[in-house]
Amino acid sequence: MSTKTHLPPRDDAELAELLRDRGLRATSQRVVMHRLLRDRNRHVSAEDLLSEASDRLPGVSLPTVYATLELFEELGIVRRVNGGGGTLLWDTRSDTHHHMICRRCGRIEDMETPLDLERAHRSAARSGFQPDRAEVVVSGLCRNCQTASP
Amino acid sequence: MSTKTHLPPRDDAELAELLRDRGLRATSQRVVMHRLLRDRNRHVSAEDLLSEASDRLPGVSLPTVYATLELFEELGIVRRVNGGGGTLLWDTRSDTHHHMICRRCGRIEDMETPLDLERAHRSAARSGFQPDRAEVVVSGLCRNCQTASP
DNA sequence: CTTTTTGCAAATGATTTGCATTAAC
DNA sequence: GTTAATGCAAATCATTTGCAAAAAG
Repeated sequence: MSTKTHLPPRDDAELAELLRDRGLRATSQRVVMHRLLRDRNRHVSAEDLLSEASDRLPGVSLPTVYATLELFEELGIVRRVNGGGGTLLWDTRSDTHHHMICRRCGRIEDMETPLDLERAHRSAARSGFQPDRAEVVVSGLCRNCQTASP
Repeated sequence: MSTKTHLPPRDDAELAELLRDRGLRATSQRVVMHRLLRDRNRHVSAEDLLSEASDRLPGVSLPTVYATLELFEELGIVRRVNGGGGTLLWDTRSDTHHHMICRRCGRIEDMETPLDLERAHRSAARSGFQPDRAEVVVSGLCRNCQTASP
């Protein structure tokens, strides 16, 4: 019985099932990284995830981390996020939410407030684009950087 | 007499003035790139700008293009934009507007519809962030990529 | 057993840096 | 003449690729 939901897997078993449905394997690397990402509701870089995963998987490699994150993106487990200056980050939240980016230190924070972006969706559709999701990015200065020199 | 406006310079003379106000020099590279960016209301990569500038400035170098774009950002002439997969693009529009990014080909298009993001601003401010601007990014498939395989 | 996935090492691509030379002023 | 800005070559950083060896099913 294969759950045809598009929700992210909740545990190892659901992950394994999701993978097998696609003819993919539930390797220890994938299971461990999945656990780490589930536990940690934040933005992660590939390097971050590597160092965390290294504790439990001595010898994991960066290429594997990249491949896994890309796979997890397809599975709806993580989402690619543009960190400030062209850096690549991964967001473990799959629900729509918004971001605040500090123009000084590059820090990214989540914004919880729900916003009505119906109009943005409709406008995109009207111009021939097929909208998938719409998110707001607020740029400015985070609390820390407000006190420091501009 | 130094115009203390924060609006982008309209011509060579205003650019030169703005630069001199800061003790910087109006080099031919800066003037030419400024003209190119003014004429071209679009998103440009450093490479793009290099090849365009090369016509009029044989021998311009990529490091100079990068340095100039960064300087122009500080002067409010261009704005850093995250191109899809961690690429760095520059937007010559200084007015607030929104973007549609194709998740397949990475193409970025402008969205002209004005949107009310007052709520996003207030929400950011409430959490201690000092908001500067808020923009919407709509992800999905551009017209071209809708016909191709997902 | 068969095929996927991994780790390693090396390749790539974009952006940055150091430094002697050139051009603004 | 001074000092800022440039071009060049080389360095750096994040991400990707090729391929033989290891692991999953």
